[in-house]
Amino acid sequence: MGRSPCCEKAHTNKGAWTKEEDERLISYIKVHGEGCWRSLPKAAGLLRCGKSCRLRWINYLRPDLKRGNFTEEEDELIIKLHSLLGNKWSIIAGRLPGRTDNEIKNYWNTHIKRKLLSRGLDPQTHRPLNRAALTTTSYRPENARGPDTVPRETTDSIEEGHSSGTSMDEDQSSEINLELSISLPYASAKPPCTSPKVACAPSQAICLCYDLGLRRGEACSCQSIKSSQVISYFRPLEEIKFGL
DNA sequence: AAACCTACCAACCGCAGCGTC
DNA sequence: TGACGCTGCGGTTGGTAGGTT
Repeated sequence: MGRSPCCEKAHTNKGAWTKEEDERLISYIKVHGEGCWRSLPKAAGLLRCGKSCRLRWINYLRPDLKRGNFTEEEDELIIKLHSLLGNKWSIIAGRLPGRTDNEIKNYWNTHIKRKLLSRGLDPQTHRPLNRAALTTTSYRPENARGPDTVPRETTDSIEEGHSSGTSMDEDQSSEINLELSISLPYASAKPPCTSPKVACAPSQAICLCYDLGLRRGEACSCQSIKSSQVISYFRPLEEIKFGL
């Protein structure tokens, strides 16, 4: 069947953004806010596709971006979150204010992978290298797409990979704080968002279950923390999966 | 100084999820 | 209910800065 292209490629620029393009995009978003990426380029007078504008804004132009080197604390947090979530860069980025998924992904591939290898840990499984080699066929910490992964809707889901207790080291799972919560990456600066995704609304609590496989409408019993804009996820994943 | 290599990161691409009609 | 459009995500690529020979 095929999808229509996201934009008219014949009349769009590609490659590095110029200063002028950046300024146009910034000034447009300052006035009109984020969203409607499809129509934004035309409205802003940019010869770019909406996707490109969105990426540029999110990864580079957003005013709340931290930039600069990652701290040791950020490193460790990324490692722990990756051990739990796999290549869910957007969720991981949600726990690191001022950092983008792209930035974290790049940082992972260029620094943290090596860091884990130097510790004798497999960057994918977070297990000791020799043990990881023995069990790579059965253990999949990240359920991300890829040639060696499975579709999201299969039973080989994140629950089995991260919290069943049958495939993860007991010592590792006990060491990791499963009281996951997601903070809003830029709640203060962002105008009210009309997206239906719960994670988008600054005034609403966020349930991590959403991105762990449960979709809207599926009941979860995560509890909100008063005076906070997060819901801590603390139920064993099996309970959620099987509605226990 | 030049050639080559490596690491980094911005940007692109394709696909999936979700909402709307 | 399914087609379609939009958005977001994750994998990958390509340009380039910095280091090494």
